[in-house]
Amino acid sequence: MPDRRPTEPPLPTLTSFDRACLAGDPLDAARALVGAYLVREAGDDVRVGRIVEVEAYVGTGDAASHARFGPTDRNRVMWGEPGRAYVYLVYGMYDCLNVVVAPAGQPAAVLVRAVEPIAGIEPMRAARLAHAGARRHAWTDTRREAEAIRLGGLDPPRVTSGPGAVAAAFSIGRTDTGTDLCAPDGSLRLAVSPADFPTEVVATPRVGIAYAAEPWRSIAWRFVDPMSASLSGPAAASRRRSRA
DNA sequence: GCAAAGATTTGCT
DNA sequence: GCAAATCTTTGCC
Repeated sequence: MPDRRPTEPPLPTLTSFDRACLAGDPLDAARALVGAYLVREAGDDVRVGRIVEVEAYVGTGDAASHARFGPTDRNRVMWGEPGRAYVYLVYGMYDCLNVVVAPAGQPAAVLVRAVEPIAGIEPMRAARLAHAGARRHAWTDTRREAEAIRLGGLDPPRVTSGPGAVAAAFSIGRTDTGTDLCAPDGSLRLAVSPADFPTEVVATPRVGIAYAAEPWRSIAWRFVDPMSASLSGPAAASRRRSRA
């Protein structure tokens, strides 16, 4: 029986995320976010993840972007200041965190698809369990216990591999839309570790947008750290299977 | 006012 | 490997 209790290494020194890195070209902003950190801090509950997978959604012309409908009550924040959060509900169940990028007036956002847990893995598991409970109809004690066991058995990199999983693990919901993620002491914020070795970034097509016309469907606007064990999606899943 | 589909995850065949 | 779960938003009547 492996001991899964968190003997977590000391946190790297984190500093606030420079809004200027998000205010220029959206694809540059997306690359800058890979290797940066996502922090959720509330008292003793400190959860930190290193961002390893993002996607850029750029402008009203991008046939995969929510901005393609023009500004609506849901997506209006995409037209606002860079560095704010845009959280939307997908498939009726999962919230997804985006970082608004590009100068105000230009609608663009970067979807955070996966992070690597750095600190707070147990509160992340607990938050995922709470999210599952809140969203399930037939949520009996038996079902809850089974889900707790399943989540407890997940390797840490798998607890936050996928946009819905990231939002659940960091207790992010649509009410977080508009939060300034560059505020140095916000409860939910971005950060960087100046001591980190630069992250290798690989570009691939975006996931889950088969409905979009070309060239948007195939354009390589998904950016990943290829060394990460937390990557989401079918490609990563098949790689994991073949390695096993 | 109603029908349809979605930037997903999980379970079961 | 496929389909369910679940509900908001959009689009069309």
